[in-house]
Amino acid sequence: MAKRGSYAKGVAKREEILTRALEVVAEQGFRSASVREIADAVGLSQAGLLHYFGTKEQLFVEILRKRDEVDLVRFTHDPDSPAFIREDYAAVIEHNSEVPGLVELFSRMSVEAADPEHPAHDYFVARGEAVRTTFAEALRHRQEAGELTDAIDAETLARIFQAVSDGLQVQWLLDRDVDMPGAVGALFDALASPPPPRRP
Amino acid sequence: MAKRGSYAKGVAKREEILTRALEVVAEQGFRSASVREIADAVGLSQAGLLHYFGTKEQLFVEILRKRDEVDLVRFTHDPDSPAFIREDYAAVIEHNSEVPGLVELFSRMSVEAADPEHPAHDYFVARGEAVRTTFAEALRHRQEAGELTDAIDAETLARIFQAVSDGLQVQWLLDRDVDMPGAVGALFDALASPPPPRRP
DNA sequence: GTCTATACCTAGATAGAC
DNA sequence: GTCTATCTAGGTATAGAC
Repeated sequence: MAKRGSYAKGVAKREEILTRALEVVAEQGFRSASVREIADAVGLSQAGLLHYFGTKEQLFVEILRKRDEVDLVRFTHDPDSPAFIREDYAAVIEHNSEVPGLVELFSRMSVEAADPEHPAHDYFVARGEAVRTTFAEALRHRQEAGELTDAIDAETLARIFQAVSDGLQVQWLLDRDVDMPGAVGALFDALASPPPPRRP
Repeated sequence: MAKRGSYAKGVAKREEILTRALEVVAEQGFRSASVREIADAVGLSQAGLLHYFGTKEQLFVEILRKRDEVDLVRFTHDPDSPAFIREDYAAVIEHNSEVPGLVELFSRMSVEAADPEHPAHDYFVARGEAVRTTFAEALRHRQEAGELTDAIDAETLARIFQAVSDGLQVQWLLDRDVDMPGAVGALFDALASPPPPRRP
């Protein structure tokens, strides 16, 4: 029997809102990032929307979480395959250029969340760690296979790749002609060889 | 004879305000980035400050310009020397970790300025181009000297280094333990060798 | 040139009807 | 659960006195 005040329904509605919000932000950007605009877009009043998410920041973090969730199943294949880091990563970056609003939301919030008191702070810290861990592992495999320089440790390299992709996003927001996948691919290639003998 | 309404004085005062604002933001951060806070800090009323700068955005762009100006004379040595890119760049990054407020201001505004209508848009576009041009030239010299891989062209590499430093700043804002100069140095080292022979 | 005071706006949060 | 209406806060910009 359904619970009193059945709140499975509330959860489902939340998910529905998030999915819709994700589409809207992706397509139309998020302009001034007001709750009201998201509310209009998902077909609710501002108060109606806040009923589900409490505060503005919580709403936006949830949108980013939902994005991660969707991207994860969409883009993650076998982390052990050689294609994982090179191709899947490129695919994510390529995909990002189709969702400028999400890139903007992400970039903006990641700076605002610098303050430890910010409601999104923990999200960004945890996400960063997760990303770097996954990356480092995949990179280490490539190093062990001799396909990637070991002149630099996998953890640092993971951090660098994270920085490159975040930094390129900012450049790209400023100028949509910036070729994000091209730049990342080029870096990857440049690092793809083992270090040379001291003197050939 | 001094001009009527002598405005050399106004310019001097502007400079004075900017210099002071730079110090204040560098040291104390810029919290919520309101005009009032800067005004308090430089010892003017909010209205008094806007008398000099017109709008909030203009004020903030001017602060960033002033920062560039100061850093330029402070950190730029001979662009032809081998130390230029490796050491001077590291010095700038090292210095940045002593001025968190400026890093935050810069990072935040660079995202907000994505909109072509934003008053700081042109500043960021021009600055990015200038940075990359300077970098690319220095990197090309290193390549020609055989000290840096030429598996990747200098322009792309310049873009990547820009992305790395912007991206690391965001990571560092989130977690002050991040070693920015260390990561950049490691990347530089990893790229420091020419590509190896096909099979040793 | 600088201040005080205030107008005005935007936006998030809340109360209460339905 | 959702809306309308309203409250409140905070911030920029401006008017006008000194």
